Amino acid sequence: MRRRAFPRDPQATKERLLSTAERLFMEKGYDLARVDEIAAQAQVNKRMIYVYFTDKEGLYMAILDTSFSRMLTCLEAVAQDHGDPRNDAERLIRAYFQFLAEHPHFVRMVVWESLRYGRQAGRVLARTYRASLEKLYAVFQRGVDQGVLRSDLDVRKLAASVYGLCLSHFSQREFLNILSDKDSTSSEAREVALNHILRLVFDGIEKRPPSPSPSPRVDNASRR
Amino acid sequence: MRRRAFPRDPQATKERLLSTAERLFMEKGYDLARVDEIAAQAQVNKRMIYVYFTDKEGLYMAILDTSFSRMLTCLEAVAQDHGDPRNDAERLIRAYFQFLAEHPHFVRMVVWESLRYGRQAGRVLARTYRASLEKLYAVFQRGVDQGVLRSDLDVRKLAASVYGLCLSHFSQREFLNILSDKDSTSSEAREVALNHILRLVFDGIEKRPPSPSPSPRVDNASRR
Amino acid sequence: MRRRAFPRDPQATKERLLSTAERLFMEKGYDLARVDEIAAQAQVNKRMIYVYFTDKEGLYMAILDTSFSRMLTCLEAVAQDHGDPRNDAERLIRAYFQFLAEHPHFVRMVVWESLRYGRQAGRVLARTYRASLEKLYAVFQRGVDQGVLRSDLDVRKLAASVYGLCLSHFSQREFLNILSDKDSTSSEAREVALNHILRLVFDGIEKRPPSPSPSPRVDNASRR
Amino acid sequence: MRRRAFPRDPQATKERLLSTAERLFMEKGYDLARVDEIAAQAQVNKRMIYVYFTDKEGLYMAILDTSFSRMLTCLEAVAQDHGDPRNDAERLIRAYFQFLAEHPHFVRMVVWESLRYGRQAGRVLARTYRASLEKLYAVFQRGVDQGVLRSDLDVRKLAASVYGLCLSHFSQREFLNILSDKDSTSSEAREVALNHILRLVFDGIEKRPPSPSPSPRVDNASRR
DNA sequence: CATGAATGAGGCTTCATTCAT
DNA sequence: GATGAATGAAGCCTCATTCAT
Repeated sequence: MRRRAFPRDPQATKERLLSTAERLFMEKGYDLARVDEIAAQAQVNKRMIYVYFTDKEGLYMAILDTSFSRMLTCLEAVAQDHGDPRNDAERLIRAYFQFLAEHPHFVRMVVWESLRYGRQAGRVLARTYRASLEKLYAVFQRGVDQGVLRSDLDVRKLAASVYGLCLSHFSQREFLNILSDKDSTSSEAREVALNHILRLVFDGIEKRPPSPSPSPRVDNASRR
Repeated sequence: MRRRAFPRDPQATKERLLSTAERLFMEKGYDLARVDEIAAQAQVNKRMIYVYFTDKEGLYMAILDTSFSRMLTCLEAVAQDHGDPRNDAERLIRAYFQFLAEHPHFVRMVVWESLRYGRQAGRVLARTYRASLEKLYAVFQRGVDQGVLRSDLDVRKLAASVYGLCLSHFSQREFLNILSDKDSTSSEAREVALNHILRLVFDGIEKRPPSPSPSPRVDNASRR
Repeated sequence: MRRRAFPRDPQATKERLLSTAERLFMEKGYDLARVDEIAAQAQVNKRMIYVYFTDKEGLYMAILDTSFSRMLTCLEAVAQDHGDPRNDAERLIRAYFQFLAEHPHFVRMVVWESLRYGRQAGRVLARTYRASLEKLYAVFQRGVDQGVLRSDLDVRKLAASVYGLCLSHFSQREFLNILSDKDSTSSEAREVALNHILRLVFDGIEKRPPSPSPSPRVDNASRR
Repeated sequence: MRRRAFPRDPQATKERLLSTAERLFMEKGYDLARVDEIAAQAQVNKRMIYVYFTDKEGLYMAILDTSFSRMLTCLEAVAQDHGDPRNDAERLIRAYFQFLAEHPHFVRMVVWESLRYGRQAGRVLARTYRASLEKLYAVFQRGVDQGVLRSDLDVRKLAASVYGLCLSHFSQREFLNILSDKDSTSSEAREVALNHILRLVFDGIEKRPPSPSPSPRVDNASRR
């Protein structure tokens, strides 16, 4: 006759389930995460999962939903027009990189979902977040429209490239570590990597004047 | 009393197992691929898997091994010095992109493995292919050494970026399709995407002649 | 904070539970009927079932009780002596057939219970309704006693036969439909069926005048 | 490390499963029969049920199939034309009654299935046994055609009545016992019951010579 | 009187692997 | 070398019932 570990509080129960499930789903993937383990670690009776979320998939979908929501809320907040498209774009990329750095579960979620062909994430995204995404594209588009970015730039392709560059920095980290013998987890290493990416991206996409003269951007090398 | 589907031929049996297993492992992932299904589709008795490969993991490792081997053999072939480092680098990137396009199983394998923290792939890679990878870095390094690529370029970071850009183009395809409503499977679309990537990369990494006019990006110095 | 769907009214609550439970118990059987579903459909809190009926079985027994009661009340009403035993008997059979036609739940209840060896129905029947049943037998017995029905007739066997003939017409309907490709649900079809049964029964049990011509059925006596 | 209880013999394993499953399915019904219990009592590993029969339902269907097959084989054997339609019909009814007496599992199966609206039995019957059934009807039809049975007789309705009379004698036995305080299990009691049924049936369906004397059944005209 | 959160036992099914031939 | 029958652990889900308010 075990005592109840927590007082009756459906909201708290739900949240314990959600956070535990997020951890385990993102760690092991949908199929390998165990309902029993989620319930046990959340210290919630297994049955409640079915009461609150219908089934394993319902719990998973709830997590996908809040995951995307968190990310897009975060990005929308910095996707506004501050007058300087160049800086706006950089701010957006930095924010995305930063978000991934701080939310490794999100990174893994995206990758798991990509392997399942976005079967479940697709439903959530298409249903709810299409509009948000457009706002992100707009940031780059303003740069093109205002002549700051290359006029022949395809902003969707650019978004895809930035998406892939940042994502793979985190998702492929262990792999890249194997290749480079270095650990990229420290925040300094991370800042270096971000600057590498920004340099790569901007020096590629910025519209440059035909440069006959020696560029002063030499000292950009000193940007950390 | 059914007849044997195939005559006794250990080598052929092994290869049927390997190719079937590759397909199923890469499609469903290590854990969701079923030993029964592999044996059935390969038309091989299940027991043979244990005879030839010890267990499920042994079969998987064998596939990882040949997968990496195939890729590196392919890249090493184009990683030679043809005299023009710029072109050599482009050729290498093109070859990698091309390889991924032609080997979707490989793409998925890399992504599956990254989610398992390279636990198994790491062993294979570190053991056998470290040397090969060095040859690939060398291509970029020659560009730097000969003054064709930016002198401040970290070729390992560059390799990581190219790796991520190309890989995510394929691995995140379904996801990106959801976002962009377009299908990027056609070979034309693929060529466009590759050119987008190459332009991004080279216009970022090529050393440009010093520009005489004061760059408008002076205040970029204020970027943090 | 949802409002109560119904005002506090124990009697009404009880009756909603009973009628809902009857429907579900008889449709799905005792074991497959779900306490949750009963409560939900009755719009009653699950807990109330335990308050009013102790447990699932208590609710079930309550329903058995009212089911039998309804039937016997109905039959007793027509089981009286109207002076013509032949017609009294027919009236009783018609009433039984009619009752079954109008109470499909009752039909299923009897069949479910027979499969459980009358474990629960037996208790209810033996306890309360033995007396009522005797009144029904009496109807046939009057026919025998007054020389209208065969003197060698065992009225209990007759009752069993009538019981089985009528019951199986309804309980085996779907099965018989499969066999005969016809639907027997219409009220015309039902009347035809009833007349078929009555003809079968009466032309079998009525005492006939000694037929002057030698009956060919004499040697039926040799039937073992 | 328990030793195998039986030598490797797939056929025997299958049959142990089938006979055990028949017993438990018919005793408890499809839904309440437990796969674990079937496997345990058959001393077969649970997994084999899925190997041989796909799933619980597959096992059940296999049993339905053999059950019907057994019965129809038995009846077809006696459903032949021996020259005397009256005796042929009686022989058929006796055989059916006898079969039910000897196969209580079959009786319960039919009743379980009728409660499930013949959902599964219907599939088996319609698929395989329609033709057999026609042969049984033919027995009665010969009686009608040769003027031995009432010319206005609907042989399908007759079959239904006989089916119900015999079946309910067994299926409702416990119920009828409650009502009559007697046990009808002994073979003598069974013979008496069968004769009761035969008498009921034949004295109702046999075509009788027009009785010249004023029939007391005149007022039967009032039967509608 | 009424609510709804919580429980633990148990049901069907699936899997990688080994045994006996 | 090759076969396919057999195994036991474990996964997801469901149920009647009780607890705390």
